[in-house]
Amino acid sequence: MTIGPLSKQTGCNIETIRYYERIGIMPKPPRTEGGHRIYREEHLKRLTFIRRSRELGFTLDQVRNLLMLVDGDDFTCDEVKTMTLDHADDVHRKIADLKKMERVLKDMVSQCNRGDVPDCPVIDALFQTRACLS
Amino acid sequence: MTIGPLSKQTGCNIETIRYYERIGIMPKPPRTEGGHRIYREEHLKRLTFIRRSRELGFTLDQVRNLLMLVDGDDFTCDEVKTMTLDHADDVHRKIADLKKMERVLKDMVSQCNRGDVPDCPVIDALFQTRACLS
DNA sequence: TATGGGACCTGTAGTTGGTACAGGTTCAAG
DNA sequence: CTTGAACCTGTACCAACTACAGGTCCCATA
Repeated sequence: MTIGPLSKQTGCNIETIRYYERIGIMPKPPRTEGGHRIYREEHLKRLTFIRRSRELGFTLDQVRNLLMLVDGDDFTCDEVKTMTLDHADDVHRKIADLKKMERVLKDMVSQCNRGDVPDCPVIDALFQTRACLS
Repeated sequence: MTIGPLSKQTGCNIETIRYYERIGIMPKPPRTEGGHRIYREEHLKRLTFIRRSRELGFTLDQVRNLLMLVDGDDFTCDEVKTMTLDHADDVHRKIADLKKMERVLKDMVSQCNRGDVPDCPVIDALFQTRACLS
């Protein structure tokens, strides 16, 4: 399988696959005489793993760690569980932050019922020093 | 006021203030003979506006637009309201995505009650092609 | 008035996670 | 044997900053 089909099967951009190789989270695959990359099932699996982890919001650094655990196959289920829980916490905090943001934005807008007067409560709110978030 | 005090009063990094000047969303301030930047109340206000908008998740491009509306002071309340509502929608979508993420992560972890066996349901889940998000 | 050191200056490079070319080569179908 | 799609490398770019290095300025204190 060349890079094109791999790209199609994983939904991962060709440039991105080459980027993953460059930064070392995908292995350098064998090549044809002419220099084209040839991938096999194992590459497909690994790239799927990476994409899936990224979809779930793991950073490439976290993915790297997960892959090290997998590669070493001396990982403990516990290590992986811990990483995942930590990450779940991050996501949870992010949700909370965004909810605050949303509330503030909606509040600002709800102050606004005038049509086209150049005296806008949203703008006023943005000029407030008081941090509503945090 | 020099850049240090401005930084302290806004909570905005000195390097960031200079960056904002470079990209043109903060105006070039007057200087002392020796070349130190001197800021006044108006700069403090503007920077506060920028930081507050950024805190609320507006991109610098959106901030630029908001500032254009403010500067021109021919903006209509409606334009600002629209921008803010659009942005609130973005935030809303982001929250939904993160919630899905969180659910998948928690589900993965809940499969995991073994101690240190190198056969981990989380890893298995990450190897699944099936996209649970999307 | 000299001086020490903290605050400031410019310019460049690095970060994350990719994307977007340009300009050239290879592969495979017809 | 030709043609054009797919591939190659290398570099530059995106947001939104941050982090130096290496030099200058300012002002409080002795």
